[in-house]
This record gives sequence, C-alpha cells and structure tokens, in this order.
Amino acid sequence: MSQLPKQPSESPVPTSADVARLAGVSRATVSYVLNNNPTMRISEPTRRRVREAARDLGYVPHAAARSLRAGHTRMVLLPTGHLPEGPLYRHFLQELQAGLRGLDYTVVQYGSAGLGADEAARAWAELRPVAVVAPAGLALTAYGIAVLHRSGAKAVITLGPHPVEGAHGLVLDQREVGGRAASHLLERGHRRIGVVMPRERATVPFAVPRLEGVRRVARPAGARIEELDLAYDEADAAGLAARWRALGLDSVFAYNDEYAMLLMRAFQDAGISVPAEAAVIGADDLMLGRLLRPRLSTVRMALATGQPLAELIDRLVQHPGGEPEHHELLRAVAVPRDST
Amino acid sequence: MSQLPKQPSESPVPTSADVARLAGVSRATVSYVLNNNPTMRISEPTRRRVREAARDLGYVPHAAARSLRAGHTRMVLLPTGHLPEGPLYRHFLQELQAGLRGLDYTVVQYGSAGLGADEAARAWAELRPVAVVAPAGLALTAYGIAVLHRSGAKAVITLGPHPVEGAHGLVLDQREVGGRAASHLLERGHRRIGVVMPRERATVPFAVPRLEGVRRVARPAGARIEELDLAYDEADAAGLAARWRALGLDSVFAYNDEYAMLLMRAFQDAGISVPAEAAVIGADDLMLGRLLRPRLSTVRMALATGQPLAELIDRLVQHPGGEPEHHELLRAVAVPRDST
DNA sequence: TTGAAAGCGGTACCAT
DNA sequence: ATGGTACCGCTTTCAA
Repeated sequence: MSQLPKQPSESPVPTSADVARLAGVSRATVSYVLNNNPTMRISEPTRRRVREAARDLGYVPHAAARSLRAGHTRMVLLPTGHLPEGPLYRHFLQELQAGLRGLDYTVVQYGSAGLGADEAARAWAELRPVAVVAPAGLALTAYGIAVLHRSGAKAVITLGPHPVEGAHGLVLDQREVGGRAASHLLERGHRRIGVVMPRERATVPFAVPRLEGVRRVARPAGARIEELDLAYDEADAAGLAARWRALGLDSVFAYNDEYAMLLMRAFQDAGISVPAEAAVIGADDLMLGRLLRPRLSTVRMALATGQPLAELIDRLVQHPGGEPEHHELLRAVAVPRDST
Repeated sequence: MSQLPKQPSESPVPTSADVARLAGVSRATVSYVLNNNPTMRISEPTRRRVREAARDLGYVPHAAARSLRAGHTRMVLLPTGHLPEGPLYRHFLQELQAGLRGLDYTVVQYGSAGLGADEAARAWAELRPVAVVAPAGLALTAYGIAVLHRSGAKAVITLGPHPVEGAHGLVLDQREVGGRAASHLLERGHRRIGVVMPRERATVPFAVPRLEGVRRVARPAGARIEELDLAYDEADAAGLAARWRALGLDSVFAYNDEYAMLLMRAFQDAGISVPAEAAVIGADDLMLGRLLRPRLSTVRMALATGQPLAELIDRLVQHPGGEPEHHELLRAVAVPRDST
C-alpha cells in the first residue's frame, strides 16, 4: 500500500472531483454512491470503482461544504467554560453525547471561557449548530438566545441549577440537595444548622441554591440557619473549628464530601466530637466518606440517564417553536451514616 | 397556520447579501467592512451603514462558508473519549484552550467515545482541522495520521504517556511518577515493594507506565516488586489487607491518593500499622492526603503551562513537515509525609 | 444509469 | 471608493 504523505505541506486535499476522475464517472455519481442515495440506481461495478477510488485517494468528504449545500448542520454545540467537574456530571455528559451520536448528531464542545455573553453567543452562532446546550455559568442572555435562533438553531437549551427565560431547560435543581441534607439533620433532632459556603468562586452556582434548599426546609421547622464561609484549606477549617463552640450550632451541612472531610478533620483536631457536638453531612457520596471515622453521612445524587435526554433534544429539534420545556434531572437522597 | 409571535421556525437566516441589500451596497463591500480589510478603503458613512444593517439583522457570518472559500480553517480539534479527569489535567486543558484562542484558533472538543480508530480519524478529518491534539486512549494509528494529513491537518499531536510513531507528541511520562515513588521508598529503606494495579480499565494507560517506572528504579537497587490487583471498593481492599502479611512486603505504591486512602483504611481496620508494617505512598497530592492520619506521603505532579504549548502548536502549524517533536510535560516530585 | 449545471455563503481579484 | 463575479466542495434537480 502506498501511504505516507511525504509532502504533507503541499499535497492537495482530494475532493470528490478527484474521486470522480479516478473512477471515470461524474461528481454526481460519486455523491450518489458514497451517500448510498437510494433514489438513484447505480450499477454495482460503478459503485465498486467509486469506492475503490475514494479509498485509494484517502478521500474524506468536506463537512463544511456539505452543510453549506444542505442549508443546515446536525451539530449539537456544548459550550464549556471550565470543564465539568465530578464523575457524576462527566458520566452524564458522556451518555448524552453517545445518545446524540446514536441519533446521528455531531456533538462538539466549544471552549468559551473568558468570552463575554454576546461575544460567545455570536461565536457559537457562526458554527450554525442545530442545537445548543449551554451549561450553567456560561452567559446566555435574551440577546444570545435570539442570535442563536436567528442563525438557525432549532433548540436552545440550558443545563444548570435553574432555567433561563426563553430557552428550554435541563434543570439540576441543587435546592433538592440542600433540602435532603436539612431534612436529615432535622430528623436527627438538630435545630441549629450551619451551612458551609465555599469561598471558591466556581462553587457559587451550586452553593447558593443548596443553601436556599436548606432554608426552605428548615424555616417551617423553626430551625436556625447560619452561613459559614470556608476556604478549601486546612488553616481556614481550623479557624472555623476554633470558633465552633461560640457559634452555638449543633450541626453543619458542609456543601459536599470534600469540605465535610476537611471540616471533620478540623473538628477532631480541635477536640470537638462528631457527631455529638457537631453533626456533619456532606454531599456527593464519594468513596472517601465511607473510609472516614466516623463514616460520613452524605447526600447521594443521581442524574437522569443521557439517552432519553438525547431523544428529547432530537424532538425539540424536529418540532421547534413550542413553549419552553423544563425537565428536572437531579435526584437526591440522604445517606445516613455515623457522622450525624 | 398557527403563527407564534416569535415565528422562529421560518425566519430565514440573514446572509451577507441581506446586509448588502439593506445597506444599499454590494456583498463585496459588506465583506470588506465587516472584516476590516485594510487593502480596501471604504468611506466612513458606508462603513456605518453596513455595520448598522448587520446589527439590525442580527447578522452572523457563516463559518463553514468562510472556511470553504478560504481553503483552510483555524480549528484545533481536541478529541475526547472519556472526558478528562483530575483538576490538574483539567486546568492544563483550560490553559491550552485559552492560549490557542489567544492565537486566534477555534478550539473544539469532539466526543469520540465508542468510535473505532479509523472511523474516528475520518470523522475528525471531515471537519478539516488545522491541528489535532489526540489524548491517550484514543486510537491514533498510522492510517489515521495519514488521513488527517491528507485532509489538510498541518499538525497531528498526541497527548499521553508515550508518543505515537509519525506524530508529534506532548508526553506525560507516567514512569516518572512511579520512579519518584520507588526512589522515596528505597530511601526510607524499603526493599519489598507492592505496586497497586487498579482493576478499573480506564487507569491502565497510567498504571502500566507507573509500574514500569517503579521497576526501572527498583531493579538496580535489588528491590523486589510485586503487582497487587485492587478494585476501588472496600471489600477488595479488605481482602488485600488480609493477605498482606503473607505477601511479605514492607511497602506499597498505591497508584494514587485515592487507592492509597482506601488501602490505608483497610490496613488500619485489619490492625496493620502504617508505616511500620506497611509504608504507603500515593500520587496526586490531593488535599485529602493531608487530612489522613498518618498524613499520606504522595507524589506531586505538575504539568507544563498551556500557553507555551499553544505557541508550540502554532509553530508546528505554521512550519509543518519537520521531524516529529516530543515534549515532556510532566514533572513529578515525592512529598514525604507520615505514611512512609 | 449517468452527467451537466445551479447554487449554498462568503472572499478576493479585477474593473469601473 | 465600490461593484461584478468567479470560485471553494458538495448535493440535487433536470436532461439525456
């Protein structure tokens, strides 16, 4: 087999015209054969000649030219600011991508960190995606939504803690997480609950609704809620542990398992007993929670499977123009262990 | 016909011809103005009319049409099988993307999980990227590399534990990690070293070279190396702890901090003292290692900053055809704490 | 059964 | 200072 493009700098990229020439047919025939167009009946010998020519030349069709002619793409754009964190979310995206590819969409993640809201929307629109799934934290304004629709996007979908006006929404309602944690603490008799608010900016879209979820559950029960700022380092945790008794709290929802572990260690080093003096509950159900002593109570989360959501997106693309739909993806359940 | 107020379903996408018509100029002029083409001198009133028309129509240029005409793209393709794990790698990719965007490249991640090697390469080639950065675990065969080059890619770059023949390589040599761990254990007098090999498939591309790194350092020192299969669950860890004394080892490199923590807990539950009976070292320098008792020794890794690598890629694109270059990105250093 | 040709949305050369 | 127009690669009528 003659391979190896020794002149990668100046070997021309083969086009369907090259294939046609080599096979001794017209470009139209090449297109019919390679796309298995059933409306045209092409003889078997011709088909073979075309396929062989394509293979010999290493021909790959030009996606831009194709979609330009077609007047539309099958690209689903998934803008990413900071890449997603956590195995749960990663797995979900994985499934969603696989599902969409199974429906013959091309899934493309487009790094948009550092772009302004409208700037980003225009950059996305240049690619003429048929659908956009924009995660939380990426700006999606009314203007941006309009630009995307005008550029031919059939479905504009947000993916995050709460839906955005004018777009469809895949909702991961973090309030549910806080709510489950609070319910669990209330059941165990705690009424003076601290809620860790990480100082790290990236957590804000999650931390704020989790706090709101705690409040929503705790208020009717007459519990006291106290916000506790905490950076993810040992010194800050030690500081909080030192202030703990003065705070007059009996329990804490630590935002997630990692902050919970940090805090629990600080409590133990400060001689504050868990759960007697401070009940601690995290979230995420990480393996490490089971390895701690006492074993960490947590809120386990599960996301909807990606496959049905791929079908949902497909439906929104095929029947655009309906009212914005919102779908809740997140399920949360408290996992009681020994730290509460 | 039920026309919705927004009528998003049938509003035609505005083109440069629409802008030209509205502004009362030709399409050429529109192009000159919107691209700030300096070779053409366009009067200020005309410029303003064009810009206003574009804004009023919500005009966004069509990237596919542009690159079709230009004959090339400025797209850097970053195929992803499973999305990247770990804050280190995430941060690195983030930087790389930002750097490339600063050099006016469009960075696109293309989900390729579940595609065969050649299938994937053809799918990438359809997009006519100017460069491809393929992470480890994604098939990149000689055929695939050839296809990409023939489709116009100026630089094909692998990103992983070892370079691939015929492509440039950004190398994250995991052997260094194992080597540092082994050196540290040897320095502390250990000569019978277990090496955890996670049963989870996704870790293989990392675990195997790490083991090799351990061997390379330990062999000249006459140390004994034993592979220890371990799944990431408590039961399996307990089993390994139960066998520990029979194994006759004095120390273990636990693949990373998470497996190290799992194993350390199992040792402690089985009454095996760390580090006296079993020295444990992990890797990744996660915060949680500092929270354990004894504090976990680890191997800290650092990746090269993304900005210079973006410039490297830019150079490879602008001067293609050179010999494949390999650049080592990973730096590793042992962090001694109390578990060894 | 196959081929000729129009046209998708931009850009850039050549006239005017 | 602007406009006319050929062309990038591909698909898809319409004719032959």
